[in-house]
This record gives sequence, structure tokens and C-alpha cells, in this order.
Amino acid sequence: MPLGTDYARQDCSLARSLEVVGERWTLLILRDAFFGVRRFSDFQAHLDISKAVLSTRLDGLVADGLLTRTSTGHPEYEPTEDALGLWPVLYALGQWGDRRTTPGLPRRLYRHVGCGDLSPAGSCLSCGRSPAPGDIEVRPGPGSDPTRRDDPVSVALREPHRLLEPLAVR
Amino acid sequence: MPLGTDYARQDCSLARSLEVVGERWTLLILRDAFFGVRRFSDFQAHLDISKAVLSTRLDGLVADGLLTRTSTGHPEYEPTEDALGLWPVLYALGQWGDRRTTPGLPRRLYRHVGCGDLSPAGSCLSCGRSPAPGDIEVRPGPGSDPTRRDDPVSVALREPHRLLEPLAVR
DNA sequence: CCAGGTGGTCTGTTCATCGAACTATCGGTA
DNA sequence: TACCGATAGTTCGATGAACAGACCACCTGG
Repeated sequence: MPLGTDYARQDCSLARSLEVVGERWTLLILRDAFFGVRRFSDFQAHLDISKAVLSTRLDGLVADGLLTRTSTGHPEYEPTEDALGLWPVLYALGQWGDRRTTPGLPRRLYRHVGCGDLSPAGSCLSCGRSPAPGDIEVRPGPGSDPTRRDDPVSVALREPHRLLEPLAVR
Repeated sequence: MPLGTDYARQDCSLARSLEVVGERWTLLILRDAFFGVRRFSDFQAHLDISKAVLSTRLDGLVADGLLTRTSTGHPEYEPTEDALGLWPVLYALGQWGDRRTTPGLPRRLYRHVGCGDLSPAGSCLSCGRSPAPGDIEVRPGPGSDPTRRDDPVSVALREPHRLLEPLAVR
């Protein structure tokens, strides 16, 4: 395992997790995968990441079983069941970032499809359950800044969109 | 801000969070702070981290308002209110790591003090609430490996211990 | 079968991390 | 109060990872 990614001497599940998702860019790639990004060039356009690093990260995520890569035609990367278990982590980190940087003005809003909005803890304000990512719809919130980016993925994400559903980019 | 830590062009709360806690070692340092580690040498002994990097990270966390550094006597680092908001993230990541690497054998167990054990989602199995870190007790679970480490912090953590309470290391 | 878009790899430079040696400060003891 | 060990760092050279940009191979539509 390359330097910078392992915490071999730690007897701790957090360390085990960080060996998989703790590298620079990895969680942002997974966030995009939840948002429906599927293709190499779309990840690259949305993240401003070097192709070499993106390639390394995608390969690593496939090797660790968090993404699958389609083998026919142009490759697409899709989150696995295992990756879906990370949704609470991504949601909690996003909420924390919202509270810290722009209190009261979330950059994105999440909704339990056909039910109610999500609380900061990730539970539906209407039914009280914590919906699976596939039952969550994301839309821009009052803290979002539509002038910051103009890549096709950012544009597509200005419309409400159900998580995990492949994004119509073009 | 040094390169490797910023995602300036991302309009995303997750990116803002990762700029603060996304670097190598940072989340493990915060985990230790939740576990009651307070002193430079104890962080270092428990994490096997170079002193230079530990120094840089602690300074950064103080600058970002996640830790306070006592100014009288030997320095101690204590998590701030802002840092406490990260507990759900750390807990969720730990649970995910447990499930992935040793299903059914968690390395640590968490309990709502005076009430019940915590579910994988972080809520108390007895009262249903999600307790604040100060009301949670941690103890080794069936998946822990007591032979892996012998530093004073690891030894102290073999006893049940309430989060945020300074660890009696010596 | 050709052109352009897609999905990479390769390269030189810059930056972060590492281990080890060195320095400064604290606090207890004589 | 003057020492001395423990604590808390800083500095240094070597190694490895990230970056931007050039380059190349493959797929797909015309």
C-alpha cells in the first residue's frame, strides 16, 4: 500500500475506513457518484482534478469494491451497495460544513421523496425515518452560488435530482 | 492555505468540511481528542505520527477553532463546541469500517450512559435519542485486538471510558 | 475510414510526509 | 534557586504523492 494511505498500526475502525476513503478527492468523487455522475470526463470537469489522480482514485475505489466499472462501451462508474453505506457520513459532513461556514443558509437541500424534508441528522421531518439515498432528492439551497461553476455537471445539478439516478449531462 | 488542503472551486459544504478535516491524520487526532487524549506526547504515542506533522495539524485545528490549547503550564488540547458537531461523522465512519472489515465484530462498543447501547445509526436502543458525545461511554468490543498496541493511551482505553473526559494515562 | 470526443498514461516540477537529530520549555527535586 | 529529566516542539535531508500539461489509444458518429 502506498505511503500516505495506511494506518496499519491503528486498531481502529475509523483508521480502516480512512485507508479507503481518507485520501484527497476520494470523498468528493463518491459525493459526485451519489449525485449521479458516471463518466470519467464528468468527474474531471466537475472536480478540477488532474486526470492522473482521478484515474488512480477510480481504480482504487473499484479495487476496494465501492465502485463498479462497466466493461462494455465507454466506461461508467457506479456506486456499489457498500458505498451506499457511506451516505450518512457524507450527509453529516455536509451538514457540519454548512453550519460552520454559512449558518442558516445550506448550499443544498434534501428531501425524502414524496414525504418531507430531511433534518440535519438525516431523518425525514415528516415520517421520522432515515431514508436510503435512492429515496432522497437533492436541490440547490439558499447558500448555493450558481455563479461559481459552469461545467455541465454543475449546470445539471441546478435542477432537483434524485440521488443515484444517472445525471443527464448533455 | 497550503496546497493539498483546499478545494476552492467547489461550491459544496462537503468540500468546505474536507478543507478543515480532510487531511491525513486530522480525523484520527480528533477521534483521540474525543477519547480524552489531551497532550502532545500522548497523541504522538498513540498515533505513530511524526512530530512535525502532529505539530502542524494541532496548530491548524486550533486555528480553525476545533481545538483549544491551554496557555498555562504544559499545553493541553481540548475539543471545542464546534468539534463536538463532528461526532456523528466519526461515529458513522467507524461503524462503516466495522461493518466492512469485521462484520458482527465491532472493535469498540458505545453506550448511552445510564440508558442503553447505541445502534449503528447512533441512537440509543433504549430511549431512542442520539446522545451528545459527553453522554456516551466507549469500551472495547469483540473485534478489538489488545495485542496490537502497548502505548499508555491504548492501555488506558481498555477500560470503559466516558467520551471527552480527560484520559488518566499514567 | 476519418474526425472528434473520451479515457486514459507519461513527465518534470512542486509540495507533503517521513524519521531522526536537535532545541526549547516545564516542573519537580535537592 | 540551580539542576535535570520529561515534555513539546523545530529543523533537516530523503522519499513519495499531487499537479499541470503533453501525449496517445480507443470508441463512436458521419
